Amino acid sequence: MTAKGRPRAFDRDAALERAMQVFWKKGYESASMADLTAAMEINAPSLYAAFGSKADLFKEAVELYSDKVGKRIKGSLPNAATAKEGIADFLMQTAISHTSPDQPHGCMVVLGALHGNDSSDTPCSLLRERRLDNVTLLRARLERGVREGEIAASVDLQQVAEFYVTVQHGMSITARDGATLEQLTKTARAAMAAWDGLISE
Amino acid sequence: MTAKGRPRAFDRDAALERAMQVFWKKGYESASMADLTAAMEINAPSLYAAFGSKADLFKEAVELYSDKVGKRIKGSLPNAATAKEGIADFLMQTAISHTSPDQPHGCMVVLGALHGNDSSDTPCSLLRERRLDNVTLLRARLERGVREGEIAASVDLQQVAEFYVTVQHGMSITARDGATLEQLTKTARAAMAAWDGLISE
DNA sequence: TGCATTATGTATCGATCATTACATAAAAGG
DNA sequence: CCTTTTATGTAATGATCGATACATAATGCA
Repeated sequence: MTAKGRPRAFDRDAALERAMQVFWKKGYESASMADLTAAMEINAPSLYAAFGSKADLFKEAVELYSDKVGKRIKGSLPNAATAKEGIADFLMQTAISHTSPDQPHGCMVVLGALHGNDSSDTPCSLLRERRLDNVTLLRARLERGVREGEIAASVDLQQVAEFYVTVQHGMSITARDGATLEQLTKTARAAMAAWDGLISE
Repeated sequence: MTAKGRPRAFDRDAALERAMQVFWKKGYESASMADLTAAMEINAPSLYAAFGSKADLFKEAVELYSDKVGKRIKGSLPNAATAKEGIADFLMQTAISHTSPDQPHGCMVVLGALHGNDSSDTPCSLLRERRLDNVTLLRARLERGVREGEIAASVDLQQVAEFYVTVQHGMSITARDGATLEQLTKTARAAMAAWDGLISE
């Protein structure tokens, strides 16, 4: 079944990619409709017809970001042989992504919308939930480490997960402030220096 | 010499304090003039006459924040007997401040203006410089630790300073996401677990 | 060839943004 | 008293915000 009416004259995926870049660089609130339509090379009515609203577009942009950028970072966790190696690579991939020269520095999920109101279904709460999901993701990898004998059952896994996610959050700010890959790599390694102390409790 | 014209009908310091609270909670861009004048209980012309502009008011609010909130945190560094204790208290005071129930969670300098343009003399660059100053501050305390024999001269002090500042940055995000004092305290202790590994290089 | 449907471009909507004109009010100095 | 100076409240400025009305263009289907 083909479309009934006049066909869309632009590539929806490419336009969404452009929009993600704008939101990533400027954040939800600072990214104006004028910024978005200019980058997407479409007019406002086309944007609304294809994506619904600015907030809806942002939601799709965040999903694209998770699929495209976040997946490489989060993939470190299940792929590594140990939880320690997984988290080390998790931070290392974060350092690489956050200083990539062809991308805005820092994480879109961390920096994208910090000051929206606290109601649900806002860009702010959407990102907050994504960040909290990351804690759960790290914790799950740590739990696997416990099951596989790498980590003692007495260790406070929530604390460890929150620590490393907090480091990752901080890397977004530091990256925006101009840190290089070398600097963030050292920070990632510094965080891993705490590992032995954290799992020997 | 007293004032010549009609005296100001409001307390400038109290109004600035209110403005700081608004900027702290909402950030520079999300804090509208309507928000500010409502909280300060003055009209826009009074605000402009007393503070110049929204950006100037923000600058003064940041200075007030540094003097009032930041001073307690940064004071940890020179007061402690060792660099290790100083940084540990630095993170601990950060955890306390960032979860204080009568304050917005997280740091105004970290969260206050992330997405302004990169030109100079903007709220965004103003805060970035403040954050970079914090790295210098930690590094200076570490250098003192070297002079006093606490830390070997071969240690990469810049790396250590950047790591702990990055953790502090992350604590602002985590605090905004709802972390408790207990959680942030654990994160601060976790960061200190890396200390021995960092200064034995 | 019409008809229904969807997309596009232009032009604009009311709301809100930071900022300010303007008339008035309250003080000091003459 | 009068003048000068500064502050205040009201109301408005042009600019920009996100979102749309509307006429037109391009498709599938009858």
